[in-house]
Amino acid sequence: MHLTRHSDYTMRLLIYLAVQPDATPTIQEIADHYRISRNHLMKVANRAVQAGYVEGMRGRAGGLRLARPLKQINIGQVLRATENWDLVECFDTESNHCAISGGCGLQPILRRALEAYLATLDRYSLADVVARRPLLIQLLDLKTA
Amino acid sequence: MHLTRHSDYTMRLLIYLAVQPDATPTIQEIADHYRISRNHLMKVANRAVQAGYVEGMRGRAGGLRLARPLKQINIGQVLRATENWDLVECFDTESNHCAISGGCGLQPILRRALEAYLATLDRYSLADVVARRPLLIQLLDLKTA
DNA sequence: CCTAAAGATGTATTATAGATACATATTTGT
DNA sequence: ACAAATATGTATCTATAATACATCTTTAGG
Repeated sequence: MHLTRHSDYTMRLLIYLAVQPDATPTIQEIADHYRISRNHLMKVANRAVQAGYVEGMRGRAGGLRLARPLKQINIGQVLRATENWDLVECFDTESNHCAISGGCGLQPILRRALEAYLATLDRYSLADVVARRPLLIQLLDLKTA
Repeated sequence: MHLTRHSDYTMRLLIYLAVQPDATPTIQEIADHYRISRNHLMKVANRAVQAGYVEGMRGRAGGLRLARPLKQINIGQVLRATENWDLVECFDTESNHCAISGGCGLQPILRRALEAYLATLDRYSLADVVARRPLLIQLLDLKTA
């Protein structure tokens, strides 16, 4: 059980933008700092823009910045949007061939556990994630303006 | 984010044994009823035996049966043993190359969420999973002795 | 005590999903 | 109009889960 790198990169993107709220870095710059694929990060960024967390500015001096205050970006909401939460095959109603799915008592239990998981994430915002901002700036090798 | 089929099969095995406590079915028989691979189920069964949930009886009239009462088989404990719980790459201390893992505020949040997830599973036993025993027997096409 | 039935173990192959790379189109500001 | 940046689509690579196969071990019954 693990989160996809898609979710991972989404969080890294948000963290990068959060620690320097006045900058408008490009996707290229962010990918360089994390040493990850620009193309992959691009797709992640697009979804973040469409989801309304990030604002993308095109053209010459374009770049990205957060579309809302840190405290209004909820971790639970973000990960809900980037992950597939079909914990087991039988959660996916289309491709379910388990013989006992009709009477299986495991499904509601897993659902409740997942709710508890997401409810925990819901209690945190991006502000909590970047609480150690000075250290993050240092680790990312950013110049403070 | 999803559980491996390994966990899925482990639960199916336990359910099969739970609904007919007086029978000692073989791995072959169980695999047939679920229409899943005998070899795969075999490994799952071995782990379940080693973990002390299932008792395996060898020889001519061998088979499997639960090693403990239903209520003493905890779902959280079972899944803890069958799953890899490294939610993200940076949880795995050996292969962690994320630049900001030292100051990242996401890690403790994910850990807390995972704890909430497992704590929920800990509240249920195999007895809860097979609460609808008559229906399960019917779905599995089992003859009641 | 020998053998057949069943479990146990290890290795190899296949399938799938995720990650990455590459190519190209589109938008936008100067 | 052009350059800088975003956006999209396709193809390839790779890691891991799933499966298959082969072989060894244990055990009950004759």
